[in-house]
Amino acid sequence: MTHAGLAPEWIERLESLNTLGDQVSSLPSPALSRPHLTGQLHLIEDSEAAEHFVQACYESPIARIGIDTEFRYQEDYPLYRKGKKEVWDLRSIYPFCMAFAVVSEGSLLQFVIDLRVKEIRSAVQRVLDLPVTFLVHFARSELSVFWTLGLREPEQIWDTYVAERAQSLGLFPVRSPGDGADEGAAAIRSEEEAEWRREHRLGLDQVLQRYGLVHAFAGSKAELQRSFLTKPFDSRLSPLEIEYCAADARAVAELYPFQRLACDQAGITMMLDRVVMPWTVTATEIEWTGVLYDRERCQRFLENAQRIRQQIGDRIRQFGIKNPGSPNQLANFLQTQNLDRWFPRTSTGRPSTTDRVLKQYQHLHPVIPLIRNWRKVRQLADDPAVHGRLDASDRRVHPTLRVLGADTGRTQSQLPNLMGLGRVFRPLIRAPEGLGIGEVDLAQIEVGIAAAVFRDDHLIEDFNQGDVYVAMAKRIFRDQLPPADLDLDNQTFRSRHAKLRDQTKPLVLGIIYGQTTHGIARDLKTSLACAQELWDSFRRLYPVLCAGMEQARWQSARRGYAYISGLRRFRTGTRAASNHELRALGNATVQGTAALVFFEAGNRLRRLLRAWEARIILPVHDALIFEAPLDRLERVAKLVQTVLIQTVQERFPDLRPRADVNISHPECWNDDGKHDSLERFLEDPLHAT
DNA sequence: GAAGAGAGCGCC
DNA sequence: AAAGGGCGCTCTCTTC
Repeated sequence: MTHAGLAPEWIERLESLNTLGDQVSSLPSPALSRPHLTGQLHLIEDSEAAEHFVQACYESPIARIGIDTEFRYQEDYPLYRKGKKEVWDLRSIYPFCMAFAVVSEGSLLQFVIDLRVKEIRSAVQRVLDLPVTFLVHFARSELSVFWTLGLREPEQIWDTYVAERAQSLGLFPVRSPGDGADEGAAAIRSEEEAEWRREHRLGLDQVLQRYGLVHAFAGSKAELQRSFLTKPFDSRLSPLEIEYCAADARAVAELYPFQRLACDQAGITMMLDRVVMPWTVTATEIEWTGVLYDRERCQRFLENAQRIRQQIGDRIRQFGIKNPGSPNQLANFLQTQNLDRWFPRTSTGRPSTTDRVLKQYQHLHPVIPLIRNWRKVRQLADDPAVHGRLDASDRRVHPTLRVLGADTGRTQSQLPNLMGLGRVFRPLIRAPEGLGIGEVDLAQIEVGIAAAVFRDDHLIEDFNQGDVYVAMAKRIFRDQLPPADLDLDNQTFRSRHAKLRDQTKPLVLGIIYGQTTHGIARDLKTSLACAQELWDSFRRLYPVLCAGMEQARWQSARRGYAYISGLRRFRTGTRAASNHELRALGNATVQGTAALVFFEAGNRLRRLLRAWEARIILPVHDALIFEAPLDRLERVAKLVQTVLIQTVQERFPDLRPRADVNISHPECWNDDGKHDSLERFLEDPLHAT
């Protein structure tokens, strides 16, 4: 070898140069005639045609490019199906074709590329590398196809699905509070309607219809899409299939200017461009990465949980309760034993048996603690992810991250809902060989955001102390504390006055979310008078915040939407807002703004982590979980911490946020270093949680 | 037998 | 009359 003595990466580089040589030519080829290209659909199946495609794209002035892909999965069936919910193997995508609708000076160039022809993929890459806006409807499909083929995604992507969702935040609530009494049948009907519209209104055909545009395959869209799922791998693309693919690409390209105008009118374009669209790519990359479940641990857990459940269940049945999971049977039991006198009632009138209630009254009867235990153990019994049914072909689990899933703008996780995985169960997720899992979370960020958004200097000051609840407790309980203790550092104060500090937390969160004194009294287990006193002192200490939030709720109600930085959460009508709605509007500003800052940090880290061969595996509202090579874990954690803090400070320069790093047991995901929480849970389910 | 409502519990 | 916001998911129970 002539490369002797060279570093391996140089040898690799030289060799790749050699193979590139014949592709690189600096001589201009004859210019293409654009009029000749427009008005017809070009199917690209060989290298020569691909070169024409590239040339046309590079020599035309481009306004934007709409794209769409058609693909199927290696298997004919999903990994998992339950009711309407399906999970397909994200890592077994088999792409058929990709359509490009290139808008150039009012004319349209249309190409459909057969992606099964390997030699023309580099041509696709060159077009994707163009610094123009690419339009897609529901970017997950296109991004997954790019990454399956080893292609880089375009730099500028606008997802028409996400843009449409951004315009409807708040309009189709997932849960509406049970105040149906004053609305009657109309409310029920509109609720059903809302449900249906929430499900379907974001489909491309529905969206186009709302903008007065027509989709060429309006009626048969779903059917055609479905047909690709079982299309034989090597079969030719039919003219209909080619037309259909091109029609979707054309549709998003046509939709874009109208949709963008609508976003402008809603005042959300800037935030979409700057944060939400990049976050869509980031979230999709996180999905693509997925997480690794520890199969042995899952197995051990399921076996033990099953056994423990059986044992507790048997003891419960001795008291005459046949099904320990039945709230009805438990309520009946309590009623026949005359134990339910003090119990709060559910909306159906029977005694409520939530864990909080059961905990309060567990001394009344020995069956109550047993029930509590049984419920705890039941938790993950039928989780498809724990059973291994969601493992994709890369042996990892890829949750669905729904960007703007919540009406506040938050991202939601589905199948599995990894963000909602119980803290004690987190060690079910492990790091692959050679890598470690780390977590960095922004401490108490919503309090800081509330302080900054409403510009309450006192709260900002307290937040900047490092532990806002300690700083607050020192103020609220000033009269009860020895003067010297007011100077204690956070850690010491926290351990010495744990009770005061822990009282402050639900108090401030409650107040920010609009809790009443009744609720505070219930949560803190104090008298109403005492809660009122706490509430008053909070109001005296942070008058700017309290007044600001109060005003913002009313202004939002009158205006028709709450601001979420540059996004908006809309109201459904103009009638007087209920208390619940007022609270939701106020909350959206804080929760959503925190989410957007967090997205920005995630976007930066997506790129920054690449150099460290690290990657985000999960966002949890204010925490990022990542995998990194073990020998770099500490430095990567530091980077994540720095970026999270910096991003918050760029948006809110007055804040000095804190970000906590957890890398003490990188072999698995865990809550604050508790790597053996699962084993402890099995030993004593009630006390481990 | 499927589908939906309600309750309950998990997360932030 | 209840009494803090945002969610996903599973189970029970009821209904068609």
